[in-house]
Amino acid sequence: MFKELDPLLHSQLRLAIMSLLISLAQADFVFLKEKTNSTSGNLSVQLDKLSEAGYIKIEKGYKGKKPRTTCQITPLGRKAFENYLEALKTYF
Amino acid sequence: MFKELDPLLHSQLRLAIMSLLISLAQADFVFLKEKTNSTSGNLSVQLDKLSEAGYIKIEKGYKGKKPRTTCQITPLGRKAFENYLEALKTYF
DNA sequence: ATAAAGCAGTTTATAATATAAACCAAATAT
DNA sequence: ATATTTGGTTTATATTATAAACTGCTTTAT
Repeated sequence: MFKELDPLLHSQLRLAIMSLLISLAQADFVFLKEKTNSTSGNLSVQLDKLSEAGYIKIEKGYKGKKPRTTCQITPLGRKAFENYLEALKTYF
Repeated sequence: MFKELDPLLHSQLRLAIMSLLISLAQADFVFLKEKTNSTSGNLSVQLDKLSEAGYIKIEKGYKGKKPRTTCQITPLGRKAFENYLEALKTYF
């Protein structure tokens, strides 16, 4: 009847992050923060969770002297996002 | 950019309940429990929340000698469900 | 040169949620 | 008569989301 909704994606902020990353070769922390209107703390935590799950890959480097965290969706993440959408459809 | 997802509907079980009620003049506790595969406790709590919010109307009566809890979606609930769907679309 | 303010985050604490476990009353079955 | 089932509710617990506080560096102002 109703398909399970992946709890990792069933979160407003994490879903927004994935939504951005799915259509954007990569995106950095500051950009994601702006686009999602989140606080740094919340964003940091949710990025870690997505990374733990292997849904995104996080790289830490520098842009000039400033730290820079870049994120990319992984194939697994892409699949999970598509599955989530399929599951959602069973509710509508 | 991304629309807010009504926290009351952004819950697997509550969404499933609403999904059923939206296309079903009314439905009782036992039926909802079966269809959503939930435990009574969880269902009871989530029905209360939807009722508190005015998204559904709960009526307690009897079917013969057995208690019977029937639920119906309200116009407000219907609107909220539609809004939730619209909001979701901004993520896909 | 030093202090104050900003930037880019992380860590920790708190509040809210979802879920499960335990419970209850009435009805039915043994 | 006493288990068991039915139809739930209440309470406890574990997970989550979110915010608040903090860190380490850099830039700007004094």
